[in-house]
Amino acid sequence: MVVGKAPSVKDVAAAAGVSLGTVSNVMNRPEMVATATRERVERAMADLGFVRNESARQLRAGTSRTLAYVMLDGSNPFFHDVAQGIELAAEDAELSLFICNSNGRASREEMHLDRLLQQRVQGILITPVDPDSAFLGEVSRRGIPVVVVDRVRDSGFCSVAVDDVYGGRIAVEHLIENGHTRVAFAGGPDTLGQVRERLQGAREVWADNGLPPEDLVFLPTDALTVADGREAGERLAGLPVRRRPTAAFCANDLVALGLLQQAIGSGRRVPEDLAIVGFDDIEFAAAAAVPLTSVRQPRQELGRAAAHLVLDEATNPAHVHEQAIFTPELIARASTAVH
Amino acid sequence: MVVGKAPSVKDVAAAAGVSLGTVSNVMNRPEMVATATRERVERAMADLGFVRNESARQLRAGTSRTLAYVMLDGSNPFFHDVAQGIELAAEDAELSLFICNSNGRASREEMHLDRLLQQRVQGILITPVDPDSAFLGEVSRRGIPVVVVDRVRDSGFCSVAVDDVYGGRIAVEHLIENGHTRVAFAGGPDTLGQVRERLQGAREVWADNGLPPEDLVFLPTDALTVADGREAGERLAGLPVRRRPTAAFCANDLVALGLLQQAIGSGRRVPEDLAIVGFDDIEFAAAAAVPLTSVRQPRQELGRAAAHLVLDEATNPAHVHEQAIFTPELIARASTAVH
DNA sequence: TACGCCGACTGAAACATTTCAACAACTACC
DNA sequence: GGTAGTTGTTGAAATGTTTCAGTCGGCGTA
Repeated sequence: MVVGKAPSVKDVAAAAGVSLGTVSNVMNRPEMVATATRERVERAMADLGFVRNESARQLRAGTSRTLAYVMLDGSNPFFHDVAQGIELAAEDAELSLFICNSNGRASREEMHLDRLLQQRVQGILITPVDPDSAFLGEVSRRGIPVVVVDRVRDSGFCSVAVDDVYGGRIAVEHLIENGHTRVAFAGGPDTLGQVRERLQGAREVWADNGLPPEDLVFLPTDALTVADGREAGERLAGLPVRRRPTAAFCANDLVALGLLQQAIGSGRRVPEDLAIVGFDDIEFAAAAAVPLTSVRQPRQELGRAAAHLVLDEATNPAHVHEQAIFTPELIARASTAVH
Repeated sequence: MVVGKAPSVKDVAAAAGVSLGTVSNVMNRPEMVATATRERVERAMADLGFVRNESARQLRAGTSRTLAYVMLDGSNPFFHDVAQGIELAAEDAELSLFICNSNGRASREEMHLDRLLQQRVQGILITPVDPDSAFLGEVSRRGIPVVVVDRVRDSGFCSVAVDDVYGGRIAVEHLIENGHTRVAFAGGPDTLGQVRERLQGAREVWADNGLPPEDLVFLPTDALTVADGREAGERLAGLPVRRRPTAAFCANDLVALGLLQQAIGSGRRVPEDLAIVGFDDIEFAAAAAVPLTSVRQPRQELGRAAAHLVLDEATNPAHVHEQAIFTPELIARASTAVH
């Protein structure tokens, strides 16, 4: 209650007339201490306003009660939803969560990892800039559990992701079923595995349906933002009518929203003139002026599963690395409705 | 490189053939140690893969190198933008950042605060559920710097906010200038200071222009989400035409986006049939199908300023509490364009 | 009465770091 | 050649918690 210095176990012990060890027992094995004593100690703690010092606990324990999530793009709500799933799982395990943001830059990612190593976090969840980065392997080799989120890695650590190839397939299949025979794929950069695989799925199902490859138009973007989507929309609009796709599949919802905005802003109707499918199914997809058809990832579930894996690796000596793959689901909305 | 146990200063000292103190000096006052020794120590650190143990540092120092931000609503991008501003400032000060989410619930807020107390964070930034909560005052009285973000508090701690009353004024003034004489205000609950003050500003300017109070229609919502906005839109549409507002000012952009979606989805044109103004100017406001006019808050700047205040309180003994107030700015876009 | 046992509590060690007074080895100066 | 000053290094103390081997007194049993 007073400012001074924070009271320690020692102060509590003195105030309650017991030893250090007893105070510690009250906190950690209350059943081992006599009721009268326990109550005395508890009152002393309340009177002094005692708050456990987590650093001291950690030092003694050798590891902190903290997880960390390093996300790829803080401006994409998708990652915040994943983070929320992680947080819920962390909370159940009475762990705190550091949320970091690499913003797609390897240097920032490395800086964060370095700091997390110093913090001796129990485990690191990460959507990496590059899942093959040497630094990440180094972290894992140090004995810190690492789980890669939203990317599949065949070795080294656990991972949790959605089947992006399949996601690409169902998106484009939906468009084909709706009668489209010229479709654009908007997304980039292709250094991002997510982009590569979603495109791959699109191409596979395109070929499976015997459609000519040149009618699946690749519209590369610099990144996966709304602005990039708008810009891709302009390029799309600039194509000669005979070659212009009647539908677009976007590598994520931000790009799709940009495309949608550009289309509507320039007087085209969605879905009549241009059907649009996004990916991720963030909340804003459903909230768009023309609600967006999207490939839903179980966002919170991804986070939850990742947290469980990292905890298993941290606590279970028999842990074996696991690649959890979820199956995405097409959520059809107005942006691809057949007119 | 090997798994084993993490090497400590002691191991480095042994490997380099110096004492503990010297290793510590290499890290903390490199200028005090001879070049040859320093290089020897540095090589030993690299060879062993030494990583400082932050808990031990913290224990010794008595305080951690960490800030925390407890946000009100993780599903609103506004708060993530604020958080990003905080993170940038924290990074400059070589501090880590805990990001927590109370989700509008006092119990979760309290749980997070308790945990942060245990972590001995250097300072807490918070957009509180209730700025007058006793618990928050208790934290501050413990000597931990607290800065309230996005709410003005006249006493107890520093705060950083935008002038919400003024924001309400310019929003509605803009609508009046555009010729609207019946306007709705959508938002709630009115336990939120933000909502109360934005509405107050709206009413003030409405009265200043000699318009009858009953023509400023209050559409209360349960919360500030897209779904609430949609629902408010339905109520709006249900009003008899003679009394139906031709414009709506929403307490935040999420509500505005919901309203926009409902309007367009039910065939009304924006802004011709209904003009809409939001608040916050999140990225999705500009990205909406009809780009949204909004009252811009300097989101990152709020975070930055708050971080600077908390750091000042933490380090400067002559610190005095300060209420930083930014002036919001109207960003006019298509959703209120005069037709 | 002697013995062992049990429950409740104690005291010290250990965790990894930082800091600081003390010390050693030089250099420079008279 | 002694003294003062400088530079570089050492060793121990201190931080707050947890754990664990002990201690102590009381109780039941033989």
